[in-house]
Amino acid sequence: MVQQADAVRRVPLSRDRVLRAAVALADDAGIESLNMRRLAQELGVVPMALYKHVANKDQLLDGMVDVIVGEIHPPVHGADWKSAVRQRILSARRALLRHPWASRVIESRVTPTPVVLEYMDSVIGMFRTGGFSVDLTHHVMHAMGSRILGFTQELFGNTPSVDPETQAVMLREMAGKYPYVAEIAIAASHDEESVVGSGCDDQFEFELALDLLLDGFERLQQQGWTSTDQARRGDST
Amino acid sequence: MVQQADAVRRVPLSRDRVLRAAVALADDAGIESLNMRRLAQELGVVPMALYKHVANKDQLLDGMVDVIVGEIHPPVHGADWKSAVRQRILSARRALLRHPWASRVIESRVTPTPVVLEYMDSVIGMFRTGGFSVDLTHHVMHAMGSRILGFTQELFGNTPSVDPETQAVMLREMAGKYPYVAEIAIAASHDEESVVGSGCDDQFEFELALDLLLDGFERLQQQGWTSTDQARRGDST
DNA sequence: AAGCTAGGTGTACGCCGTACACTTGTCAAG
DNA sequence: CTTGACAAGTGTACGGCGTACACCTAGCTT
Repeated sequence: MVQQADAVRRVPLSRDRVLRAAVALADDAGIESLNMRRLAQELGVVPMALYKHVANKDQLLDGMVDVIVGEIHPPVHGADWKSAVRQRILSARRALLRHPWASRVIESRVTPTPVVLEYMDSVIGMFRTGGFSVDLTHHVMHAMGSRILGFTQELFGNTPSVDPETQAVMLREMAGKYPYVAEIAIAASHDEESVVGSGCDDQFEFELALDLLLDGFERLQQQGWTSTDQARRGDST
Repeated sequence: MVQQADAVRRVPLSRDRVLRAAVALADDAGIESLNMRRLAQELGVVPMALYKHVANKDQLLDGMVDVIVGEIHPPVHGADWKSAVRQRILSARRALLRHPWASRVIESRVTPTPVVLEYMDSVIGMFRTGGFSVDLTHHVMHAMGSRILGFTQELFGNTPSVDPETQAVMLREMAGKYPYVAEIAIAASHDEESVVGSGCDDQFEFELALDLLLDGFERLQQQGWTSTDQARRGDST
């Protein structure tokens, strides 16, 4: 009887259930209240039970990020690159707004998960199929940076102490799953030898984005832009 | 004798010495190794001694940010707004590059310190004296966001549960020290009532910055831009 | 000489992530 | 029907963290 009651009440744990509970807890109580003990309690389970489904707290956070990235709408078809990118990014933003803790967590992750990589690949693909060169797309992605995408920030940045051979193997492997990401990674590493390792000249990227914005500001100022010029798109799909 | 030796070896602690030691420790051992015990040990002192000079760890981090912001070069005079802003921001970036932990810490702070506010005010002032309207400057600052300045992100964003009266008093007080910041804050709060509280339409700001960048990318793509087009400014003042 | 005070000390508490050894529930093979 | 292997959940415990709080002490003021 007791066993039956237990059997009824106890939905078995699973990685998925743990992640969803963690997201819900972070949404409700704030990310600072998310700890293994509290999460376990929320699931009616002892803290250490969680470790049968996630390796540690970092992997838990990675999984939570994947849940949020999974909420981003898939790309729309049949639109020009610009509005397709725009819609996708605004969808990503909506996902982040729904979970205010998410951007901070995303920024704190050290390596992108496959889910994140797939999202990246798809956004890069929009530029590529929209007629952008690999080179330009590469720098565009840097210019977007974490601000617009919600994350990314140094994707190929620092993978130090990996011999070129293994790196090449990993790259080839990646090319199957994330062709657009790989394309850019290859271009970047072939790019120039002045930069050590996985060559992205971070300073160059920074200045490019800065100058793009400054030029844009100048244009706005010269044409007497005011914020009431344009109807503020309220819902903006 | 012992007392003398002690007196000789023991440079008395001070808030400043604590902050410098903390910055040095974060530089050397990484921000994740910075904790009160370790920092105290580095200063040859017992952990609790630190609390006579900083209220808690959060204030310690605030102080460390102030040290870093203090490293940013003062504004140059006699240059057009664009290159003045550019130089200032690149100087801020250099400071952040010198202390890789700093951007993460800055982003984690909840309220800007006076030192940070002063930096903000001075950058805003560059746009204003460069002929930018309050309105445009406001949105420009949002567009820059944390990516370019290294921080800022929601300066007037969320000060909930403060009655308008106190808010007005605080604003007037601020206007003395940070006139440009106040100017924008006032404009923003008068702006529209559709937005509750301290009205910055975050969605509008986000889309403005996004569209500025997308338009810039489009222009680059149409004119066949490649990254080798321009000499990469290596040292860049 | 008396006593106040700023600065440094020592102990202790509660919260955190998680290692490790254990029990238990489930199901396949004998 | 028994057995035993394996996956899932438990319990205890440890070390690291921030910091409250009571204490000591050197040096200055009166």
